[in-house]
Amino acid sequence: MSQYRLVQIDGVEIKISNPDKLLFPQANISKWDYVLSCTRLAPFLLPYCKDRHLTTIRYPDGVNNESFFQKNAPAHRPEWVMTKTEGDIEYILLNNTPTLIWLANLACLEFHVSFNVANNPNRPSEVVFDLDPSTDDFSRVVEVALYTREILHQMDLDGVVKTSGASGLQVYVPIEPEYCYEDTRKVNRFIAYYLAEQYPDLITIERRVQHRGDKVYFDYLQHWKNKTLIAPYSPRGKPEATVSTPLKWEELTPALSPKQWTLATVFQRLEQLGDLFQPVYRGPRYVLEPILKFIERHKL
DNA sequence: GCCTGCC
DNA sequence: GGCAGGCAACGCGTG
DNA sequence: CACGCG
Ligand SMILES: [Mn+2]
Ligand SMILES: [Mn+2]
Repeated sequence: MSQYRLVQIDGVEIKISNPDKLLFPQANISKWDYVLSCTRLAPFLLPYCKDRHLTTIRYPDGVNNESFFQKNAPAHRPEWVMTKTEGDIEYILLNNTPTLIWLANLACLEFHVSFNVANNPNRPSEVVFDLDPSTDDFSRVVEVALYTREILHQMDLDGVVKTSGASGLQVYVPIEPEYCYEDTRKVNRFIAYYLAEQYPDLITIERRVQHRGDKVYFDYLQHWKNKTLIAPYSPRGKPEATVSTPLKWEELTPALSPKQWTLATVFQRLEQLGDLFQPVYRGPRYVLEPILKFIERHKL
């Protein structure tokens, strides 16, 4: 006696199996709750994901049970799911709400996307700084994000900061999508080395986890072709149902908690503040020639 | 979660 | 009819 | 070249 509900969205019908199954037992969120949450998240989550390669993480039996990554679009999928083949992978494009709801029914709880859009390979649309704490002291990564913004300001750049929904923060600097990853790597590496040198007790660029101590890892290696990062407004497969949430810079205080924004709390925030990621779509897109020339001149 | 192949 | 298996697996930086 | 990492 398989139980299901049908949902109509944007002119298509999607079957939701086992709507009462608890995907987030600790947060008391059922699959049906999750589907409803995804429809509300869609206006915020979809814009960044549009036309980017998707890697999703599925938890068919909820966050406390086994999960697996999925990149390839399953063979038996609705005809309205858009895909893009690169190499031997046919990527799903998370381009519309029905696709999101279809994925929600498959228990996709995390949506990770590429740094470049599919039809502009090798040309990232932002420089992204991935800040990974080594401890649960969130105030340290908050501090690093603020220092990162300081140096961005010194170069007449600015960015948007978001929680990862796990333990870290990420800073997005929109750029003209005409620079290769080798060039954005130079910028990311330069800032990483500079900040690690300036704040040696706080920041490390050490690749070996064992050698990082309690320092924040400035992960300048994450921003690269075929790598992904959790999308803004993506939920996470965590017991608390955290959401990767864009923030106002003024919110970066030592009191900020990484678990503050969840499927239970984020919607009130979105109604009050709207989409804080908007500057990445509508704001200035920076050019990198000045900083690239500076790095070149100083042989860094 | 769902499909496929195999017993 | 029922069960097991697949669903990403590699590129890259550093020692 | 062999790893550790994400
Ligand atoms: Mn991270
Ligand atoms: Mn990282």
